[in-house]
Amino acid sequence: MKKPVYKELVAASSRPMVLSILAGGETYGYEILKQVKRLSGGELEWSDGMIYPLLHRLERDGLIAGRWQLTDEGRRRKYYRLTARGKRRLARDRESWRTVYGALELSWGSGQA
Amino acid sequence: MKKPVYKELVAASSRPMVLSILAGGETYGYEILKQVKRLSGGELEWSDGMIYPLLHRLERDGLIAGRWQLTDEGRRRKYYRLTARGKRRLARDRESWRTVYGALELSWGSGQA
DNA sequence: TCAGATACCTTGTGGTGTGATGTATGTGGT
DNA sequence: ACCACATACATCACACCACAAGGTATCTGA
Repeated sequence: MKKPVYKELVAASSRPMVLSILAGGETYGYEILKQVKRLSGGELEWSDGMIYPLLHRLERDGLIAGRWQLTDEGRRRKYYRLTARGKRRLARDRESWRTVYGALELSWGSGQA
Repeated sequence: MKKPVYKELVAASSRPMVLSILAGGETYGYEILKQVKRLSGGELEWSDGMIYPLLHRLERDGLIAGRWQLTDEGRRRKYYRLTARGKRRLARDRESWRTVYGALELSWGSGQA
């Protein structure tokens, strides 16, 4: 990661990214951090100071639902799953992203016109 | 525009969008507003309450440079042009967008994997 | 005369990443 | 026994920024 992605872009992508990851199955905060890094080829590294407040907000808004679980080693984890409302929000976010990215590509003149 | 694009996404796209539009030639705030609407097929409608502070910030940071001009009708306009520093920032922003959008597409499982 | 478009500007409010800091457990090296 | 590191969660002060609302001013057309 040469130059870090600027924070407004991180902010804009965080919700759809988390919802999308949870659409693939139940998981927890620390694991999401690592999945984001994998999905971006190491370019994106979220701080833990953003993921936990984010998960709390998403749960508060009813987009995800969490449950506490204890691992065999005695470590506590909070597993989250996507709710029906979260699925709908994810679909809307994808549309927004396509709209904005499409407009940006047009303005870049990349390929078309 | 059925559902408006959420504000964090607008925030993340505003700088690269303006820099990109200015890469196509000198223009001014009010015209940029209309170009953004055109580029997005009417989906994106920026408020004037965001474009002017944004232009001031970009000028303050040396990414764009402005000059006042009077039209024939006696209306004042502030025309902006992209600086060398602005060109470099635009290139970096494009890379950031490709990284993040690529990661999102991967997480959506759209087409690939 | 008056509405609407053009063209710029500023202020208050709420949301959100960052960086720092804190708590706790398990593992591996020396 | 000690220390560093990864795991796994959490909170707080700070700075940044879109949005809504309000303001100034000119020109065109009904």
